[in-house]
Amino acid sequence: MLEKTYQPAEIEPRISAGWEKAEAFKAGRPDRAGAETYCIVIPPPNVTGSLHMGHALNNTLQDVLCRFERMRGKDVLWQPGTDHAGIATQLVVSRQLAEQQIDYKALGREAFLEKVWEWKAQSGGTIINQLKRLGASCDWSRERFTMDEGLSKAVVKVFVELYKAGLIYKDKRLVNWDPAFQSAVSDLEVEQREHTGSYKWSRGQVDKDGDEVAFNAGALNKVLDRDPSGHMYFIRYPLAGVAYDAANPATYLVVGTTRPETMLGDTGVAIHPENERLKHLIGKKVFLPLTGREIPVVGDTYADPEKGTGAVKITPAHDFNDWEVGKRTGLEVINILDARGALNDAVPAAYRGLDRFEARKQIVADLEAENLLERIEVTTHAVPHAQRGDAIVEPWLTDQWYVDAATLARPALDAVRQGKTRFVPEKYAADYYRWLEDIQPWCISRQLWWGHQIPAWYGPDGEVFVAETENLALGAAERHYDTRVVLTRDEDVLDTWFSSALWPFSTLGWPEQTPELARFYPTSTLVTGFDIIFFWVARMMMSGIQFMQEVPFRDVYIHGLVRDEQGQKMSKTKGNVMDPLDIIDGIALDALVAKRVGGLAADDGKRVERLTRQSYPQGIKPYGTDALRFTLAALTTQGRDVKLDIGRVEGYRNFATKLWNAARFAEINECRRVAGFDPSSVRQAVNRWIGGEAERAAQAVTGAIEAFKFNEAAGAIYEFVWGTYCDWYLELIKPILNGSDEAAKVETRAMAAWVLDQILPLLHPFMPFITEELWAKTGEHGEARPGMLALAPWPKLQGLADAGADQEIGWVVRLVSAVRSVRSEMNVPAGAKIPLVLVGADQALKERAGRHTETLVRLARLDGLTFGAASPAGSAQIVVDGSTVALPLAGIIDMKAERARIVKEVAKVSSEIKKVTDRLGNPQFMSRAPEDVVDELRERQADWEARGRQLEAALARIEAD
RNA sequence: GGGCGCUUAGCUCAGCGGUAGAGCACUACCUUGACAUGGUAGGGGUCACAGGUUCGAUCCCUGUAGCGCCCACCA
Repeated sequence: MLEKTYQPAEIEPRISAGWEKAEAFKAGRPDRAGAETYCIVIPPPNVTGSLHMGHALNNTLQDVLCRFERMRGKDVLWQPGTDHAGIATQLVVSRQLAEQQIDYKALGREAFLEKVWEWKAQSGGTIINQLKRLGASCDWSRERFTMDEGLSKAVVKVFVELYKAGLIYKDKRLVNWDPAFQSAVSDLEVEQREHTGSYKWSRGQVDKDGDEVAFNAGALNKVLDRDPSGHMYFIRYPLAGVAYDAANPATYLVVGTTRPETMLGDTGVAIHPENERLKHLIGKKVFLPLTGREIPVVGDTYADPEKGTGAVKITPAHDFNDWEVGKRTGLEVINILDARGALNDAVPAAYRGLDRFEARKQIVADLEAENLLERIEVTTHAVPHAQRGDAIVEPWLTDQWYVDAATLARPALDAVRQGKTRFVPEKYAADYYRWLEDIQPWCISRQLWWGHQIPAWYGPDGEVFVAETENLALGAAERHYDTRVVLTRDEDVLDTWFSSALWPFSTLGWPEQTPELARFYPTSTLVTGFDIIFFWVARMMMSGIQFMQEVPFRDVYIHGLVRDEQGQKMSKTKGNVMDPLDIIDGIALDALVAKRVGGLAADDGKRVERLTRQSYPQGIKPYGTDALRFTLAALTTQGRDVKLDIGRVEGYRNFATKLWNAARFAEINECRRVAGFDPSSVRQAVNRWIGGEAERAAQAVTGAIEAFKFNEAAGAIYEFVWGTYCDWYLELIKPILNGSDEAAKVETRAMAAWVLDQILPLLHPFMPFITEELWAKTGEHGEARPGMLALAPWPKLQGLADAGADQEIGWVVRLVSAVRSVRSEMNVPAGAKIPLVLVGADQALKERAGRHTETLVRLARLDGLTFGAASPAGSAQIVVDGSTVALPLAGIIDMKAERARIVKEVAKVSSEIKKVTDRLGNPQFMSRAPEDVVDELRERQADWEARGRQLEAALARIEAD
């Protein structure tokens, strides 16, 4: 017996355990030995904590696909695992240590890594458990981690092979340097943020006494403290060999910069060769203030005569553009920063050791003191920040390892152009092309501890030996030096994405040639967010093609971001992060507030608390996993973000309850599965009708999932379950189930059970728990079913549609609805039973009515159904399918109101007739519109006109009294 | 600066060259033997704006406004 109410909290753990015990999701089950394969590799969550709503969406969609394909009989592998997430994880653990007053650097590399592994065990475990709670049908026996032994082997092999092929190399060039981590980061990990300053100063301005406004270093320092960016400083560089005269612009050259401190590293000034105003200076030298150096003025087209002063200071060591100019014009490169972003020994003693922003203030003050600062303007410019950790990033000259991405990108581009891999929605292919077509060398070395250490060793003279093991490197070194030497390993680790790029084949066992690799590569679908198309998707394409000679996946389904109910991106600092488990399990308001406010600054905390109390005055009720999953799927439309609306979750929880009660109804009425039951054999119109409806629903759901239209699939099954099965079918069969026609009863019970048996698998990809539970409890004779729904076949319905049954049941539905509508409008008490007369019914209609009398009586609350030649006096009259139905309500209803009701309807019908007739009378329309549109319009015209005649007659009947 | 997307009911969103939809919220009635986490009926939209194409535009095209995202860059 089913419990009276649906309790997700009770069901879900039990169902989960059942799946696990049966190893239901293990790939390569014996019963599918010859089956087509279907494989998804999970985007491995970072081991930085726990899963958020984005993961819930991502994994729900993957699970819908996997469960769907598994039920369709494919041999499904959903490969699970987690990512070590170098910078992010190192950051988390070092912060935790800092909270315990431990400096991770003092701990040393090995001890620190031990701590990180401890954290990984904890966080990784949490994540896997959360995935299981979401119902993810991964093959848990195959869980992988990017730093597993096998995956690390793959990383080393790829590195060595690319190195040997000349596609990985070490280079000294400018990188984006994070002075906080003291590590290089890739272009993609740098975020440009707009800064606008507020300070303006000009030497030329005079005050009311006619004196020059004094430069106030103290005031400027204050502004710079608060406002480090967003100013353009114009500096005078005196011409060499000419006495500087502030009053004579011919004695100096003005350059503008937003970063005055970099002037200490200037090695030239550039002017456009065709700059009429300034080109005469090319080839001359200028005096670089504060340094005692003289630097050349060079000609280069980079210096746009229209921008700034037309003359550009060139700092090759600290600006990507200047680096290029320096290379072209042969300028010296002077690195003035150390790894922490402080000035190094290359600058005058006064500035050594100063942080870059301190130095800026000092230099601006010193320039002003020498009368070389012309003015300061407010400007808006982009300042590069590290995506992780937020530090302002510096272009810095270092030795790093690079991948020749441009070479690898070519076949990756071709693969998508040739359709070997397809993006859904298609528009994302454009982003992919755009990025890969202009791809820069990929900096893969990171000065961190957590990650795959680079397999490169250095000899005493710095000679590099790249090899898969230290022994191999030693061997190579010995051959090189002709003697044994001591080698030192490169301390750096690889960019996290280097190992993620191998995920589709490294998790399948590569470099070993495993059976899984042969069977499941290339994988079928990749489901991920647009934010990592460059980071991950493109790189998997490159490495997959390079090492497997085949694209890693056929389809890439790109979904949007999950936003909060206001449409804001969820972030910890905004305090609007929604934990999927809070929706599943529910959470009290105070606990929710505490969770969101935790770790925020006092001001932010107060704001977040207020907003949270406003948005969730009742806290969050427990809705269960199925409701959350269904919501996410139903809100996922292609190419759009998901704004999570708790009201939708509640609505879909109610939907689960509805289904539960429908199953209870079936159980109570002894609607049990019948072995070998053939749905096309049923005789009752209502049963033939629901068979056709089930077929249409199954086709809609199947087609929508195949097309990655998750919202349509969810909508189709929702509508069928609630709108068709519960609202109509179950109501329509009640008279049969309570009646005396035993044959009809037997058939209907079997059919009701059969339809439920189609609903459960169709809904299972979206709501796996409740459907699995109901499946188990609805076996033949009410016994437990042996097999699992997760492994049951997907409904394949054909040939059940029956136009006659559709028409007949359609008439019943329309008649009932019309009667209910009139009753409500005429204020007939809900409990009152009223008579119904079919006016002028022909034999066919009489027979049809006869077949459904009990149903009509029950659903329309009638006290009888009779036939007549005309409407009785005092009737409310309605028109259904072209014939008049009278409800004799003399004394109950107000005939004036009834008359008004019909007049209103006549007006409506007339206007419709006019619209249709006008169009049919338009020769342009008639000659140019397609035939089927015209036919359909004619049919509509006939229907409206018939309806109009009936209504006129009804009106006449009223007037007659 | 370049590119992409969005604007439809009070809210969150579907949809679509041929009769504007859902969920929630709202109104009225209903504890009717599956379900009040429910039932029945209903109100509510000049589909952002302006042009154009078309027999016909909410849908296609162009432009405008507002919002959002991505990329590049401003010495």
